[in-house]
Amino acid sequence: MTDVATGKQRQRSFVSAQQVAALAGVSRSAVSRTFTDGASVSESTRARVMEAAEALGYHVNHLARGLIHDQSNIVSLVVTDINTPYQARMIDALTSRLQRAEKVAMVINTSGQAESVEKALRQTLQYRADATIVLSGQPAGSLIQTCLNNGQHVIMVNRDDPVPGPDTIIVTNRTAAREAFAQLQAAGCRKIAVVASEVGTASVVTREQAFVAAATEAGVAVQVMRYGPTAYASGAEIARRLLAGADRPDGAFCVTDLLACGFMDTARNSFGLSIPEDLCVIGFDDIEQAGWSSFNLTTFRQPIEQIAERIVGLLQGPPPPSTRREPIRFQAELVWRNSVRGKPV
Amino acid sequence: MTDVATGKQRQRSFVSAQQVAALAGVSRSAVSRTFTDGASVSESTRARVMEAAEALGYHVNHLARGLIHDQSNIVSLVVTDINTPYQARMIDALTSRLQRAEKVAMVINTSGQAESVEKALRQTLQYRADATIVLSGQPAGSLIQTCLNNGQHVIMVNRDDPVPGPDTIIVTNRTAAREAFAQLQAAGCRKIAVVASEVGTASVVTREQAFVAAATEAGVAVQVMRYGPTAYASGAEIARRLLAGADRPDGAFCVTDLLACGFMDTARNSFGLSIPEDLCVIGFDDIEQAGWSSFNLTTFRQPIEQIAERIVGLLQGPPPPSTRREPIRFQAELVWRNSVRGKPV
DNA sequence: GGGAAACTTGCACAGCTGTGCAAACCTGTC
DNA sequence: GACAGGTTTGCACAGCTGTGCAAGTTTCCC
Repeated sequence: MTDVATGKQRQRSFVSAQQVAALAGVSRSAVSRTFTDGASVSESTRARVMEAAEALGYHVNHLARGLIHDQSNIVSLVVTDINTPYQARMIDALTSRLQRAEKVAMVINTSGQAESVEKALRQTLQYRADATIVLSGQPAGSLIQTCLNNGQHVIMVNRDDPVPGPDTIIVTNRTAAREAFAQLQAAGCRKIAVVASEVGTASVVTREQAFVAAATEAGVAVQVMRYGPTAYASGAEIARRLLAGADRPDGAFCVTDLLACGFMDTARNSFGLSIPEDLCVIGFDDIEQAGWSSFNLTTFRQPIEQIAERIVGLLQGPPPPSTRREPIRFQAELVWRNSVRGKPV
Repeated sequence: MTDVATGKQRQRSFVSAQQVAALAGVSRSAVSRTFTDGASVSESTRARVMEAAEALGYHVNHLARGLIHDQSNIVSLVVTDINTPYQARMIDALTSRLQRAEKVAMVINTSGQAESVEKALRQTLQYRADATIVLSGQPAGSLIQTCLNNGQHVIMVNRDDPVPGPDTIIVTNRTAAREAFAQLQAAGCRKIAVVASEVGTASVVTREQAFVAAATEAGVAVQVMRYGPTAYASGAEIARRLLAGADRPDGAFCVTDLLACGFMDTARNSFGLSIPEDLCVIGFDDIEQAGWSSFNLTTFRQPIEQIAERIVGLLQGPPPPSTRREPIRFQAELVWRNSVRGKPV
């Protein structure tokens, strides 16, 4: 393969504007202007440049472009448990919208050991990402601060660190959890349990606490059981422990749909219970599986599409000042299916 | 905030090596060498540099670094249907391993309209990604060719375009599908159906065809039904159509676990069938839900972790020559659960 | 035809880094 | 103290782009 412009033997590698310019017989500036919106190029040279670019397979080097503007158009997504239905949907929604906004998503997986999280987050800075979207509970506040200091736009989802600077998006976990209690009580549940995990993710903890608070206010005692990670297997294990006892609960609030799935499956398959007749269950998140006919889980829907829309919207403007801002709230909507007796109140 | 080095008012923005050098009282080269493996710096200046870097919050600019070396350390993942359990697991496995290998993953979501796919793939090139990993059936071969021409390392997973150049990874769909037939036959199924989608993804098509071929060889007629996308709802719809007839099938090979879940749920909940007594089901992929006790689905496990390991391994070396290479094969292992009568043969 | 106005184009610099090269420095030996 | 050999350091250039500025070109109007 020979380089058309220089005549030298060309390694398979990226084409530069220089080479396009040489082939088109114009200056490099003309090439640059052809690919810059709003720059002044005559129609004829633009055409020549485009033809040459096409022929050589030229693509503007965004690394160099990012060097000049203070904008890389890279947005980094800091995520744990990507293989979880909720997170996967979030990533799907975000990446497709980011693309539509001419940005590109860099995924930082914080599932590994904490030390690697720090290294990964550093990558965000090293690639001069314009923004960091934190979907994970992991990275410490101090690391977030570093991002802010470097002028990054930081958006945190479902975390409630009281740091000034980042935009914060939260779903009304508290309200929803209280509503969950009201529904279970209306369904006539006498003995209510809260199914939670041992992982102290902000939203999960909030849901548990708010539910317990609502129960306490109503003068009802509830049994809280936490176990393992926030996953199907944990819900199953909790069911095994909770339902084996003499006075088993007849209502359960699972802080996550995944926990609910494990809980329901075990309740039915290992204990022969019918849902909702013997046991009412409410979950949270409205993951796809909640709608499957074997679960038919009553749950709270997180408006993921709207959240993603809003996040990408926030990214359009210039990064905001580093003052404390009110969190942006989204309502979690009750999705009534068939895992609770009766009708919603 | 005032810049320690220059004394000027500093916009919140990224720190450059120049500023670190000024603060540390050394040349910029010294800073560069401090952050370059194997470069020659005395212990004392390294310490001074590190201190200054720490104070200012310096991070090497990978955009500029990538400009010099022909290496950005960016790997782009081209993916459809991220919110699907199989893809989500793949992304999880890949991103965490890429991070460990000091690379970073850029996710290109090709779920949108085809036109956006092309634009998205162009991003891969514009950011000078070292490699492109294609997990999606979407992008046309010609686009892939462009990546190759630019010297990118392209790795395709579960596609069988006969293009020379890319590394190809395939799971032994054919073998597994034949084994599926053998198992259903051994379980005594008389009337066997294939549950598939209308989306012509390579692996899905291969599984269907190989199964049918095996049946034909054995002189058994099977009924193939394709419907909609490769999702739960499609499996459910196919069950509704297939099981309503007079002579309903008593065995089904679902080309995907998701289809299988929908199929099973509908078979049980809408038609009152018992699995495996009335109906044997085999799936493919071994997604998490296949192991849930309400499904207990016999299926074929794709060795995702090993595949990811291998992919990242391929990325370590220099990009290979653009000759046709033999695809790298992985065995899909039968996972026997309880959706087929009897024992595996 | 002439001149003003608008447009186009090339030059040269900036943005941030890595690195070859030569100069400067240090260490140790005679 | 001189010198050889090794280590460290700074200079200057390269890599690819965007853009202000001035020069060149076209357009248009009188």
